[in-house]
Amino acid sequence: MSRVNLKNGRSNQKLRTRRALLDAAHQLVSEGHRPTLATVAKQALVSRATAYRYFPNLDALLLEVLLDKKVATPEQILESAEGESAAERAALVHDFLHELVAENEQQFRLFLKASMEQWVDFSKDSDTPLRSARRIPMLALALEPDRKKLDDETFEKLLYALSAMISIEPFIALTDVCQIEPERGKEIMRWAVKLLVNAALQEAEDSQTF
Amino acid sequence: MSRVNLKNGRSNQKLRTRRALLDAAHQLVSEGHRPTLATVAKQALVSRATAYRYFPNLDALLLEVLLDKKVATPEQILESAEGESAAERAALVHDFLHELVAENEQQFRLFLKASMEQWVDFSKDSDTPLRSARRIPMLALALEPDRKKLDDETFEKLLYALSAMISIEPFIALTDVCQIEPERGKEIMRWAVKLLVNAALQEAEDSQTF
DNA sequence: GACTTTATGAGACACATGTATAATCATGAG
DNA sequence: CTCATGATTATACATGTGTCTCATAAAGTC
Repeated sequence: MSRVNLKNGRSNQKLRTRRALLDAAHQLVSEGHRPTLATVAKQALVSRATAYRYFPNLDALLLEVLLDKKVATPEQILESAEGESAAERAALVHDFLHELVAENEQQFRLFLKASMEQWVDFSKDSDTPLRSARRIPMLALALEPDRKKLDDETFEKLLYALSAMISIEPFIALTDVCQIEPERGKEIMRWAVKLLVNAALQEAEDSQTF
Repeated sequence: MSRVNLKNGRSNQKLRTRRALLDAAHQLVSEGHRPTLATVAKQALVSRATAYRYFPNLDALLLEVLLDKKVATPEQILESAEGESAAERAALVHDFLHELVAENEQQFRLFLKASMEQWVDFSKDSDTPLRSARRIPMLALALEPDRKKLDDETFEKLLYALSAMISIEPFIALTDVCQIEPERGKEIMRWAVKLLVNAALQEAEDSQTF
């Protein structure tokens, strides 16, 4: 046990060890397999015991590989969509996340799997928040141009509905259940996202003309 | 090895063994934990070796617990929605599946987890289809009343988009990512489903008036 | 250089999964 | 009832996970 503290002395050595583990894991995962912890440790030229000193378990390590990649901020993603409609901007967020998922499908599946595990077996240490909600601020920013046209209740419903129509979960549904190619899935959900945003705006408009 | 054949002689004994395993697993799972195969076998008064003769692995057993429940046919779900609109009928399918998921959340999560595992580690025996697409025929039947108003392309997109907005995947997204209560999630996705169906119909109508 | 600190390695341990085999025991046919 | 079939058990095995302990070696301090 006795986890390592990255901040205290000898931090370079520790950062190097951590990096070696993440790099080794990244390489093995990107080869398509799910490596064992022993394999990762061996590839990183580190002992198994040490690997467990840096990550509480294998899933956490594999998870960290995904989170390790830095993701663009909502502002960066939407900076080129200045004058676009809310629908198109939401569709752009969808495109961005769809591509991110498609390019890192293995890791996202591991991520989702780990997420399921935590709930099912809640005897494990639940100190990790696990699922952050990066898509929500992205979508909120995308809808900003037409924010005032929507009452709070409709805005919230739209925001959350879009959250469920974007990123890994719909990707899985379309790929595994519907057996659709990722490209086609992207096309379909882009269409649905735009349609829903516009329909919500239309609905709001209609209800105001009393 | 040498899996058991339920159909040949001595079928009662075999069906009883199978039932005992499923019942034991069901009870343990519904207590909230993820049981080990040894635990299930013990509870079922069956040896571990026998359990492996009935199910290729633990996940398959746990999965079978969920699939074991008989689900109503699409016709049964929609029989009371004879004169309703396609949007309302789609919303009813959503309601049905949402409740099914909410009432069996643990099993559905195990299901999704197993589904992830298979993809990640494709060295495992992939003879099991795993994810059947029960939601698609349900939705297709729901849209039937207005089927003729949609061209094939729009119908397919709508069908698949709805498939991604229904059942376990959006449930997970709303619960884990958005941190919403299941009841609120149901309300939100019902709203989105209806809105999307109506918007698709509207779109088709508009494009026909040339 | 000597000393303390501590990251690391080597290895044992308990437990779970999944496979394989020989010994039993129950079922159903004659 | 007798007996062959085959379902079941007990058991050993190989492998993976995660924990723990102790020895070692490298870093930083005096």
